[in-house]
Amino acid sequence: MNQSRNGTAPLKATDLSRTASTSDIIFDALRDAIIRGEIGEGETIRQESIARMFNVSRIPVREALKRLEAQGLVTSVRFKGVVVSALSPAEIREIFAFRALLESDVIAGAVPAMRPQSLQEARQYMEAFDREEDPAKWGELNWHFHMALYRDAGRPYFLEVIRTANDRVERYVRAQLELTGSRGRARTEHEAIFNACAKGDGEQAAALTRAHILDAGESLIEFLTNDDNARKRDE
Amino acid sequence: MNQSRNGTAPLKATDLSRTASTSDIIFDALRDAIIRGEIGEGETIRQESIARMFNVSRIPVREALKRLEAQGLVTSVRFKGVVVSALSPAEIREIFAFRALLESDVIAGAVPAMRPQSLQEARQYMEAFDREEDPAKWGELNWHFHMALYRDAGRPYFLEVIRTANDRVERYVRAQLELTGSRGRARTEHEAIFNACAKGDGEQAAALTRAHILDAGESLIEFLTNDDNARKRDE
DNA sequence: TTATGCTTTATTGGATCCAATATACAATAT
DNA sequence: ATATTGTATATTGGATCCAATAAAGCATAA
Repeated sequence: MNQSRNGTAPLKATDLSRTASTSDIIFDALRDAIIRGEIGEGETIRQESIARMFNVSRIPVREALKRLEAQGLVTSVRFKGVVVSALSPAEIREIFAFRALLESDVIAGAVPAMRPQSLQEARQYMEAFDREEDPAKWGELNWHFHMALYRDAGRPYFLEVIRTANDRVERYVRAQLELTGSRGRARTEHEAIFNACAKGDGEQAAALTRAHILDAGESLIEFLTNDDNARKRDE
Repeated sequence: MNQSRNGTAPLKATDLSRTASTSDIIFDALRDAIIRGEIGEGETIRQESIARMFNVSRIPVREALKRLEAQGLVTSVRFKGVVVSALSPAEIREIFAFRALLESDVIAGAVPAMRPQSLQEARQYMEAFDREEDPAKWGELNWHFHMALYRDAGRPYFLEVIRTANDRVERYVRAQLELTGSRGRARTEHEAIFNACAKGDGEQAAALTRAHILDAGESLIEFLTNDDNARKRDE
């Protein structure tokens, strides 16, 4: 009864082929730990210690590390190990310029196609971001807000690339959000972007998104190059 | 005497730490085979067969495959294997739009900083592309030409992303270049882009680059959706 | 013939073991 | 004291082996 005669694979009750492998789980966990800043930049990741944490051998750990390396989150030196990549101010500035270019283009393409449901979702994330008191959750809510506005552009490749770019800088943004009053500005800028989308003005939404990202980047760099903050972060 | 006292690591005669691992070699080889079209889209890659080709175990092969998957060149299904990713016309169109956006922006930033040496190099690749008779080499020469013009933008992250985007579509471009007269147009468009750079007109270079890429994308899609060509490619 | 269940085979995912390398440390010489 | 050499230890890279799964073949029944 599970047979299908239209060429697609039969769907078994337990479809193992789309469950996550051990290497997938470890990849996700490490990626998360890195972008949340739980593993600091420059810190080296030992295969054995990760393997012990998950009660597995080093094999799936190594595969996960290779994937992280392919995405640029860690850099590996043969026979020595992998360390969480650190970004120079110049590299951070470049990534924000990158995001500004891509995300403004995407939102301009999304607005004409935007479904009410996406707009509604964006509003909910925006409000949740405003209300949330736990700084650890701001990063994710912020991300969901933007993605809800980008989704209807129908450009999965753009979104994938934006995500990996975001992954590289997210831990810095988190630190900044937690230690400065920058959430206030994000709030008002989000509202402006949202309103432009609701109005159907794609050009304005693009301009606001571009400014939103570039501003965040510049203030982040200022924040990071201030020695006081560096000290504060270490505590 | 190899000791250094300035904090950098000592450089041994045989610096193993920056030699390529087996997994690196296999990664490069597979990536090359995929973007050259030697492994066709939809084709599944068997760990064991690759391992035999290199006289190694399956371990480094698996690591290489995970990296290819992270870059989107293959997709893997648990317990079944990895297959070379196929792109739909919509995905191809999206990637060309992506490249057009990024590359035009990069070249606009590169022109004001362009060194004569880079310009000279670009000219050499352009002329080599014109003269070259072996279609298998066109893709690489074309790539080097563009990269010479982008280099001085000083945006390594942009270039890295452009490269992975290019990797995904290169085999289609190759097929098109080999089977159609599209090299002629590429030639004249290259010349126009080069002249704009030599003049120092970044805006024009950007506009030409954008048109160059979008045109190539559209004509590629037309080429691919023509059944005759699909048959021709299979021969 | 066609569908259903069982068995065999090919293939992947993971564990364990071994080799190669780097690092830390002690011993020695200058 | 400082540099140098040798040794022990920790860590990575890879090979081999085993378990889990999917696909193919085969037998049997409707």
